Amino acid sequence: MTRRKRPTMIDVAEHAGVALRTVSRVVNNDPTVGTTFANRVQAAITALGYTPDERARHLRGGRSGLVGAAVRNLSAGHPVLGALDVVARGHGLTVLATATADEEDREREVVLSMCGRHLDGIVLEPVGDNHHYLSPELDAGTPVVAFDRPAGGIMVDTVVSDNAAGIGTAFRHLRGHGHRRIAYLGDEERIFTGHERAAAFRACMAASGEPVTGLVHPGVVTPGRIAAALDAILHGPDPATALITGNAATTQEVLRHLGAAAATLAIVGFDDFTLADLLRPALTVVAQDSDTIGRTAIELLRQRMTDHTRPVQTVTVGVRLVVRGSGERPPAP
Amino acid sequence: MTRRKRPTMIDVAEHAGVALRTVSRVVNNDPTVGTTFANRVQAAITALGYTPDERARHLRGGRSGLVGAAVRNLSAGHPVLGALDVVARGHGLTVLATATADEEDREREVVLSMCGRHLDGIVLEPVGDNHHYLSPELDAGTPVVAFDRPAGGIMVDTVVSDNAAGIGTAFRHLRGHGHRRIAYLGDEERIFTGHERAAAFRACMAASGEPVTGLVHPGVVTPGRIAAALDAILHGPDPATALITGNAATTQEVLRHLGAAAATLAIVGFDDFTLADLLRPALTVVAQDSDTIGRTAIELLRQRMTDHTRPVQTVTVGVRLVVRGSGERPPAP
DNA sequence: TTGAAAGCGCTAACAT
DNA sequence: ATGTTAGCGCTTTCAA
Repeated sequence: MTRRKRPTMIDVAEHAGVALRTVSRVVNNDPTVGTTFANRVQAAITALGYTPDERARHLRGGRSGLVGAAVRNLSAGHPVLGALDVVARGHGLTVLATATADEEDREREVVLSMCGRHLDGIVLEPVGDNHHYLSPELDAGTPVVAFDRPAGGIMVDTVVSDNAAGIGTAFRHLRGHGHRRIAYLGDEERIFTGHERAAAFRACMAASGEPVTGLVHPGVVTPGRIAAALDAILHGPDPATALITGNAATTQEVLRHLGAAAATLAIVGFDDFTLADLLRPALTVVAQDSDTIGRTAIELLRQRMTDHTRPVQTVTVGVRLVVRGSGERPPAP
Repeated sequence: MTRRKRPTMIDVAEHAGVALRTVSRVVNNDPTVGTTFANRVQAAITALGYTPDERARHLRGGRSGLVGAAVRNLSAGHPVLGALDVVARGHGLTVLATATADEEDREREVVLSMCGRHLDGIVLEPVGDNHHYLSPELDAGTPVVAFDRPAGGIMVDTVVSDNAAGIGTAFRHLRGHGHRRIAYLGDEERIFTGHERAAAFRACMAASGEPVTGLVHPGVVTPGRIAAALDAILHGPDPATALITGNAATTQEVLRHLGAAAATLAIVGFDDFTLADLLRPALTVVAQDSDTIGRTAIELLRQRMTDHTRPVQTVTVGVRLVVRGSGERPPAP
């Protein structure tokens, strides 16, 4: 089969025996086109299998109806991305998602590529803390919203979870069940959420008058590091009786490593995940409100599309404790 | 802050005091540009914060380096999408993913939008069985690859899992552990994989000489339907002692509904999922090879980019049984 | 209501 | 090694 040249608007115009402008009108549903011509053009369009070139279409200006989403990962579940998509669709927008793979360079690359393609807006789950490369785009009026963590060095609308409140809730929950030696095991502190959660934990401990020595373990989420931290937490001179984990990956790795021993420790995880309810014991978690985060991000984006001069705002979305069993165990005697 | 007009190549050329063509050369890393001019242009680019307009850039032809992926869902985990992204990146391609929400109209809309934007290729997880709308694009040479299920009415390269072999393996595994009354609970048969798996199950039963009456339960994956099917399977006159579930969602819903009673039934699930190993008992599954599926899809796409005349091919990717405990239980006496 | 012509920002022949 | 000049496929003034 030989490759047929893609028909252009000119081909359609010739086929229909009308001017280029008329085809353009028909494609854009311009009501000022006579029925006769409109039909003739439509026939030509279907006959040739014409589809408009969206690149050229928007070269002159106008909305593309596309929103870019640069997120860390496409492989694991991403509830916020799902919410973004649903809400955006409700506004006639389509979300194009791409992965930053947690690499700053990659983020820059994909985000600039999106900007270059002149999407109507960009939702970003920022990696790193330097987003100066976006300044020219922001000046040019590209709407950008950051979520989960703030972007660095630029002023953009932002949606984050209330990490401190979440840690506080988890902490008080465990204290309420009699725990005094509570440990924290989470992400690296160079990551925004990792830092916020670890810092909030330290603040809780300080406020309750407990020493934190040997109880705060931020770091990379690798089996080795988690295993070492757990060993320090559980087999030290004054073992912890309860554990707060800083994200879903950490929680899962902890459970995997602990196996049956997980039943001897009270655990509250930050971040809910599918099947947390099917584990035994079922996992008590601090759940982020992904739907609200996604909806808010799209709302901020749309507001900025409408009004470039709006003051930049940061929205903090509440979290909630989901009690399922793992966090209600009293300290071992 | 007032909105600054986005600088164009012409602005850069004027600022640097060179011709437009020279700027174009610098942007495209053309080695035939003198160092002096190259530096002058680079300075102008950073000074103005210029970023090229990708739409115009590729209007003339050439690759955009973008691959569109239209998948059912962006919210749940999607290992194939992850694999697509990683492999594509290895070839200098960026994956833009968008959700079809399992709606045929939506699929058509997003796929045509991608075609209109002239991406280098499209990877599609087809919804429905009529994809004639893609014919003009295929004629025009847009590379398209379907995965997980075939596209309907068009000839495109396709990657699917070996569903029949997977069901066969699960079936023989359970038979090997002494089960005779084995039930199947899966997706609707109007869905390709739902049909393939149910049909393979029926074939296994027939080959082993067992009657299938009351044991095959395809249908929508809703809590109500699953509960009713389980009731029929477990509380009928001749209850099943083992169960094959047709996809991850069904498996999870079954476990959720059965609760502790899940421990009295041998279960093999089609599709692996995160945490299947952390459940008690851990879940024995037929795992699809997402990495190979993703890699093959990108390979087929790249081959077609190179040669439009290649004969269309369908690649069937093998599955493997992951033994974890839930499928090795003997039948209750 | 329809058409002719001028761009949109860029790349690619074709000079120089 | 650098500049000139046509377009790419479309939208958009501006005429008719």
